Amino acid sequence: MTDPNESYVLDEQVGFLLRLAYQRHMALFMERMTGGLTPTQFSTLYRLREASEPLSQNALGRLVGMDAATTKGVVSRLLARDLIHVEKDGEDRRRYTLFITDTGCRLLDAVLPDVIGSSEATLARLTSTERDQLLQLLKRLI
Amino acid sequence: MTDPNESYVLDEQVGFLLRLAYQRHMALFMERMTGGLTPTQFSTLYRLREASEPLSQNALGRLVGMDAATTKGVVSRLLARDLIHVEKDGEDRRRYTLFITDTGCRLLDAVLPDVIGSSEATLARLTSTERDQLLQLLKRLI
DNA sequence: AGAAATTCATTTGCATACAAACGATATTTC
DNA sequence: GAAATATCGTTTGTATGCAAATGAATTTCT
Repeated sequence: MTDPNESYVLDEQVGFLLRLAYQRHMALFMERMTGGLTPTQFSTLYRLREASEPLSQNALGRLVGMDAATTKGVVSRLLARDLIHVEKDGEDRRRYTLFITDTGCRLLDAVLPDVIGSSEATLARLTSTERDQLLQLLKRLI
Repeated sequence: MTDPNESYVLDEQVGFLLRLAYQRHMALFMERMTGGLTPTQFSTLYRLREASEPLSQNALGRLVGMDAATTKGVVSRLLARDLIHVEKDGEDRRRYTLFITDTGCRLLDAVLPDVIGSSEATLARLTSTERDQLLQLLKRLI
């Protein structure tokens, strides 16, 4: 017999736990970040640098898992700090092509230790095996 | 020798994966939710009902992992829909005590299947053992 | 070629989420 | 009992994040 009062336990729900886990990671990230980048801004800038081909704004957003509206705001803030610049696409007149600037590259290099530290801090309570397990499970989830 | 170009792989970072996993869960949640509640609103209302003692606004927020500013907005929206109501605390004149209404209770019961379905959908790709593993790992992370 | 559908970037509106500051009230400390 | 400290709820500002709509441009279909 299952106790009906305990059939749904909030603290056992994936969604609830995912929200709290990401929340904690964000706090650890922002604690360590010396370059004034949010997790999303960092991911976006990093993805732009590692891209093998030129990217439009929306294409970059998709690679980071953002919709167009969100991407617009993130790109605007990166532009305002001169971490990226845009060029008009000659072929498609709707499209901007995004490039990382030297400033952006140097900032990425400078904050990489912060970011790596925040990942380690987030996983600090897990053993090496458990960390791998968690990452694999999360990848399967997405 | 580690390839310096691959020393930091975005798609292997906890934070990045947590963000995408929660994003996917939210989408599945909102797809199924028939009662117009967000994940945060549902958690807040559910926590209020399961609470063993009267809760102030900030106390409820803490139980759901929200700061005071965020809690304010969530509580306002629940109040506007008459899902909760407030009473002034006699002892502490700064404090409101929150209570779930009958409407709120009925809504919780009505949407519980939606919410359970969204958790199952999120975990659908994992075996039963893997689901337990993931939940345990996430709890250790928080 | 022309119509239909898609994509690009943008805008608006709403809902978390945190930081920082605020006045009002309680509590603690001395 | 007065001062310092903490807590309660609130407000403002900033940053994701999604839905839905828009106009401009491109692609697809027939």
